[in-house]
Amino acid sequence: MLGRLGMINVPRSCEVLAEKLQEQILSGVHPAGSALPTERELVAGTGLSRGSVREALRILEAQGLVRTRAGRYGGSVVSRPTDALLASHINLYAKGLSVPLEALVEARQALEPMVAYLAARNRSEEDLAALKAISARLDAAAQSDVPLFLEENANWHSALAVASHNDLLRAFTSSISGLMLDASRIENFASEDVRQLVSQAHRRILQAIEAQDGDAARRRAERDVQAYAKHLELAVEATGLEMRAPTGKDDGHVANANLKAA
Amino acid sequence: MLGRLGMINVPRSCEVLAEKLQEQILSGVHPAGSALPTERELVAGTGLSRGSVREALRILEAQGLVRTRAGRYGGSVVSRPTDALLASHINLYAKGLSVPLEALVEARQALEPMVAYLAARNRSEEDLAALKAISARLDAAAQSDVPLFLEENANWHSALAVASHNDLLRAFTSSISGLMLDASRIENFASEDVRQLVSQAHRRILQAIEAQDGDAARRRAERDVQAYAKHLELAVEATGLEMRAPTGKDDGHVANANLKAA
DNA sequence: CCCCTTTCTATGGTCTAACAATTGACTGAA
DNA sequence: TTCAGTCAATTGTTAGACCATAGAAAGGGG
Repeated sequence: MLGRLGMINVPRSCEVLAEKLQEQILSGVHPAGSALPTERELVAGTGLSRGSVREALRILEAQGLVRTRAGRYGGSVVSRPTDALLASHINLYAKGLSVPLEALVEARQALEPMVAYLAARNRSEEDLAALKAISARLDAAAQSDVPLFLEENANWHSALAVASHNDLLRAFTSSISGLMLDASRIENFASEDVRQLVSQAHRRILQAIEAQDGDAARRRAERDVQAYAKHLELAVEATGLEMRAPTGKDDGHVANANLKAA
Repeated sequence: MLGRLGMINVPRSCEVLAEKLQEQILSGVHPAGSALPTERELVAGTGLSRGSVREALRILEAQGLVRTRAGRYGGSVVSRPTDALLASHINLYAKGLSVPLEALVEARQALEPMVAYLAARNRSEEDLAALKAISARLDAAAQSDVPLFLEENANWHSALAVASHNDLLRAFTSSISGLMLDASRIENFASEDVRQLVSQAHRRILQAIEAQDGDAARRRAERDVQAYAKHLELAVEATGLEMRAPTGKDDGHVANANLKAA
């Protein structure tokens, strides 16, 4: 009689509303910056209760599609998802799945050369100035302040991604920089010579970007990330930490370099 | 008297609760698979109303951290964010920012070679079988069914990402494949010879992956994405479509290949 | 002993109603 | 003009009630 039916998911009213509003927003019925109907208007328009309407708005807010403010002339305004929001979702994903540090390094190896290439081609003068400023702070911190060095290093990579003028790559690399910052703080992997090496590599990349030489920037970024990966591998080997999660069920017994919340 | 104060953000009670629960989940107080307190227990434990508690749970659900079921012995169970959820957030970000198709192609150019390399090194027999199956369907569709071809093409890239055994790269590339599928459906860019070219390129990459030759897989993937980018460039040029969004304010007048919801 | 049905009940799902807090415009006085 | 106060529309939050759901547990028949 009946064909194969998949699992039937009974949607909640708030989810139906959230999806409907999401459609309307994405299709341009409610352009970014415009005001959504007020909660009570939505109540009147949908027949749902205010509680359900509010739950739908919380969902849209978590998706970065609206921003709600209290008070007269307040309400929900359509907005664009921010970098920070996407980064936080990527962070949750990586932490939730205990993505191993090795996977982060691989992702950075994939992204960084292209980002450097694009940064060299698309940078503005402001991008260049920002990179130089961070580079200076990075050099200063390389000799003494390790935590500051790591933070400025993450900032450097983020600034490079900004200079690439590719929103997607920027969001990806910023997230990865943040994740690796967390990881490196835990690992405390940043000896004197590694810091010098990183600082020097960034200087070389910066030169290529200033000269707007995309291919050189890409090559140098490739070398940089490969060298970094090599160093990390050695350091991990030396400390005896696992980089890969156990292949079987994660028993959580062995110390490893996976991403877990502190 | 007072130092510089940033904008003070008055948090809502549901946001405070959501953040607190998120911390507890990430720090392992509530491991994945375990049950969160019931709504009424949270009400009793926090002093908040049930409405606020429920809004907090909707936020956590949108973040993929919990899954709530109704009925006796139901409740909120801690879960890990899924690929599909992260992909949907990336989609919202890309659509919300009208990320140009060119940026997608650049991202794929960055990711694909590394993904192919890792797939060759880390693939299982099942991964290989899945890739072969999709490849066969792709070849079959290349001659006749253009929509099916495009869809199987996206599947192929996703399967490649699965074979790489890198969760982060898998999530990124799957999202991009989906986005490019949407874009290519609109653009209708897939002439007979392009389809044959794609099909052939995938075959070559697949051979390298079967032979577990990472470097060959990377090189072939590089050539593949570059050739694809070139073809796309030509096609865009031919149709007179803009690939880059207008640099100034988006006036929405000119037809372009940006990502907007249908 | 096993299998099917029924009942029970803790849980989320939804609604109503009310009040508090917020906030920007409006108003009026200095 | 300027400033403080008032006002009103909106979100924020709470309380209570009832419905819908789903799994366990008990019961009944074979």
